[in-house]
Amino acid sequence: MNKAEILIIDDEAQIRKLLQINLESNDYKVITAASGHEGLSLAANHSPDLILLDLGLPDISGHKILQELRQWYQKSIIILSVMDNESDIVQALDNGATDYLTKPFRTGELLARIRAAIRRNLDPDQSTIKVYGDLEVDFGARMVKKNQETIKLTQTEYNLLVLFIKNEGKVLTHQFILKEIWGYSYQMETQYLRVFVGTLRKKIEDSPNIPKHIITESGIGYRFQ
Amino acid sequence: MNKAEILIIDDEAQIRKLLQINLESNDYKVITAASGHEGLSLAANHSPDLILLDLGLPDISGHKILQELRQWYQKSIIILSVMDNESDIVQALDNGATDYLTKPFRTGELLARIRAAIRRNLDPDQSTIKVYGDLEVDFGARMVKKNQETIKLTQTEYNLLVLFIKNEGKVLTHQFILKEIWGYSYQMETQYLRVFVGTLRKKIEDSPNIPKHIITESGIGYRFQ
DNA sequence: AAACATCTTTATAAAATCTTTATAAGGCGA
DNA sequence: TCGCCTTATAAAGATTTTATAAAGATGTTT
Repeated sequence: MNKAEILIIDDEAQIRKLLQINLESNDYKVITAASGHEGLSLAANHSPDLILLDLGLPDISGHKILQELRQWYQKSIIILSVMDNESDIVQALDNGATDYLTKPFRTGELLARIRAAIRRNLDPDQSTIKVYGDLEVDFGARMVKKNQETIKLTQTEYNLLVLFIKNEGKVLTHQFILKEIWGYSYQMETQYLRVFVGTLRKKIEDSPNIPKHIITESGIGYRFQ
Repeated sequence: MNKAEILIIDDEAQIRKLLQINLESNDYKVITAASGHEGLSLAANHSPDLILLDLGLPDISGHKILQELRQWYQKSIIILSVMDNESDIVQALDNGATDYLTKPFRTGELLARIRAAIRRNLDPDQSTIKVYGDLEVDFGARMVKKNQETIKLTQTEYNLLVLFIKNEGKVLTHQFILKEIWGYSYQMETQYLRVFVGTLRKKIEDSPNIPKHIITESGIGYRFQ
């Protein structure tokens, strides 16, 4: 089995070095970034198995980076944060962070959490293919086909579709969907959702105005079937 | 299984005796009270599975007793009332009575209602799916099926159905339903309720004009079964 | 910088739902 | 049977919710 690759995004050289040594001696492959921009770029190019993200970066706020990453990055992101910053942590978790650690942290705990987070990556969902009539979704390859033809979905559209599929048959409220896809603070932005459901329908439905898959539950939300 | 214990609170010795004989021959354990005070005391000491309460007691008004009991007593209370006292019945139901019977009553009906009321006791129900013959309600998914087919309910219709199910077998007054679904200030809008019961029946009943589930209790309200 | 893709807002049309009114139908006692 | 009261049903009007297009904003790629 290949080594798992971990990306560290932290501006303090000392911590980067410490983490790198520890992780490499535990048989992980490590790449490091000293700034938010560099981190985003490395993440995009390497698509690592896990990202360790420091919230207090000089160039871009850690929250912003997290949001950017979560537009397309499905795997685990562990947040590193200074002690005493509970609201930061809550916000980060709401934005899709997998876990968090407060500095200073013990190495053993870090390693345990990393193992758990990487294990979670291999979720069965991620490697299966699901078929709904004319629709076929390959989670592993992040590909969607309709009538055998590959269709192109943007990140948000794909995330939305995955959320629907994970909750097949269930009525999802607007607020729940918004919270899951855009994060806690977007719960009121129902119009976003309408727009994206619209574009998604155009791509996956035969007749977007008579949808078979994404059903509107007026006053409540949507249901996938 | 243990015998269910029933407390009868009624000042007429004749009725007490009649009820006691009937109930005991149907395998219930019976205790009786001839006055309101005695009834409250016995209820507190025995915590019976069901209480039959006559509204016309000499020492304390039946309504007062009902209120006292409902401060701590969670199980079923069936009201016994003389005919021709509709407003009494409505008031009692609004105060938390489970059901009512007008005197004189037929024994078969009494026994049926007692069975239903005791069944309700053991049904605080946490399960997410409920089935009533051809009707199936999945609270988790917020979905209703009739003969295996998903049917679409509007918010208000669904809320109404959930309220009925939560109070299965119990007569709900118009005012109670209106207060629960539309809020306190809508208690007079009985016509709303008629319209929505109408649409709900059309969706969940086989023959909306001969309803099996939502039963009209004329002058009082509705009952779900 | 220009071209492109995507996300976010705004505007407006269309659909669904709720509320209100009108009228029919049923039950019950006089 | 008639009149009265309650309930049921239909349908018009009002309001809310949803769908869709399109313009503006942002960021990325070439």
